[in-house]
Amino acid sequence: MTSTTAIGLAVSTVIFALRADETGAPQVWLPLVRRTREPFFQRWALPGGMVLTDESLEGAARRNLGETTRLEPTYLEQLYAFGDVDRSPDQRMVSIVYWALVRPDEAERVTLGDNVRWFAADDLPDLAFDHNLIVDYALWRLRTKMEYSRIAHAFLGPRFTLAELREVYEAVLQKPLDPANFRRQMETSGVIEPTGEVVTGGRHRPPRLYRYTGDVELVDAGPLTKSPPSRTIAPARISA
Amino acid sequence: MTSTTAIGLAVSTVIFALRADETGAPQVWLPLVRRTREPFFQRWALPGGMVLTDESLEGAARRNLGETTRLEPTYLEQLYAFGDVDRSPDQRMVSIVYWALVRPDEAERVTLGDNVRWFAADDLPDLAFDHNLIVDYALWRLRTKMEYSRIAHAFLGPRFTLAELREVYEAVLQKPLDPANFRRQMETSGVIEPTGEVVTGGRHRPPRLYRYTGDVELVDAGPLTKSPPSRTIAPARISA
DNA sequence: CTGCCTTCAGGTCACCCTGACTTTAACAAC
DNA sequence: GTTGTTAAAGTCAGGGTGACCTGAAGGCAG
Repeated sequence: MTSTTAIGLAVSTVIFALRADETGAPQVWLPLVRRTREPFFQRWALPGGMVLTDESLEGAARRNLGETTRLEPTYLEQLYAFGDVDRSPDQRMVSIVYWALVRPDEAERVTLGDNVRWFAADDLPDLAFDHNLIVDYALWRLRTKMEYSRIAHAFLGPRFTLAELREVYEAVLQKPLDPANFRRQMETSGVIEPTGEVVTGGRHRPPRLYRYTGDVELVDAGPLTKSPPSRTIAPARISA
Repeated sequence: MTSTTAIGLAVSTVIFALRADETGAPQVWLPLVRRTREPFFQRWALPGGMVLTDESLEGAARRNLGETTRLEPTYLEQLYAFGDVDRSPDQRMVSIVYWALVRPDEAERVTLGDNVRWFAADDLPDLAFDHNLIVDYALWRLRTKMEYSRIAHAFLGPRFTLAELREVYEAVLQKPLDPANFRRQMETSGVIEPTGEVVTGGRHRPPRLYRYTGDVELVDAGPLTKSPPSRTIAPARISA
């Protein structure tokens, strides 16, 4: 007979932000924290921790995220529950993983140091546990959801140009998009509207500023709030 | 200080099957089990149970499913981790929920009795815990995934007619589909191929039998096997 | 001031997919 | 044979997409 009480329960979060690489092009980055104890002592890992009995799973994700990185994400969604028997070398551990997006300005608030660092999402070291697999899955989720939802705006401020919005899509999807077709799709989809303002100063025609229309759900609270009949999906349909 | 060890961990599964209603039309049904202890004593609930330390989460779902209903699903996928503080009246409980599909013939193997019964998915009683919410979310997931993947064949045997396949889509999506357009979509998508056989005996032109092409993943093992670079999606794009 | 560069904004056109519909085929029952 | 039913295949207009083109509006070098 095996015991049923010896399974640890933790939450972890994969947080994505757009940051410029050496060439100045925006890329997907994520913060990792260095482990301070065994197992995987001093290896890089996803921020996370235990769940307290009086906080929700999402609350636990937010608390652990704030305690380790000081980040407050603009978008947060549950990703998957990882619970293979051998994913931790000693105690059996089940991790409920969230993924999150933060704006570039919020991203710079991170408490940098020897124990917290930003990494390019497509060039990670060997992480603790199965965290490489988790990051890959979160990246797949981010890219998939970018194509049919309006999460891109979680990377931007309240006002933005079409070029800035397009750069978000290009950085996440890792492919160039035709500016004219991108404009047409965004305009016909109705998810954005012009503010009337323009940005001057560039050595070209001044672009308009846009904002997102209506009530954009910044935090996907999972099935508890949205699932059953509502559709929740704002179409984007970005392709090549 | 709140303790971190007093959180229970369980798995539950929402299993869907197509069964004929009074009018003979196939509908989505699911089996429920009657609770044998507090809380929610004698209320209907999803089949599930505790996770043993030497079994995976998916293994725990399969084992509990077999022990309570004798069902072995043809498709199984993790749905969501439910862990709100107040979802169980006494002990704090986190449930990792799976959703599954079974063929009609397999569905009839269920050990019926006072404690196990089939229910129409859109006409459920008040269930234990937050299980009504969970079923609604699983239904939303089933219907959403039916439109862009090839899970429909998990409801069918190895050979089937286009009318049978279409009836699966119509039962799940709850709307009639144009037979001619459905045929064209299925043929151009390349996910099915004719076997060369036809079904005689009906008082009309004998329909061809089809099979699914290639390696159809009957069990979605989650991100652990498929996620990072592979795309895994077999398009269907069913609409009105 | 005048070209010349840049990016923004708007438009055109062929192509493919879709939905709605029509036509022919092939059986069973009468 | 005639009728009824569904299978199978074809037709056509409309909408969305990708590729491409043209003009607009600024800064900058000379």
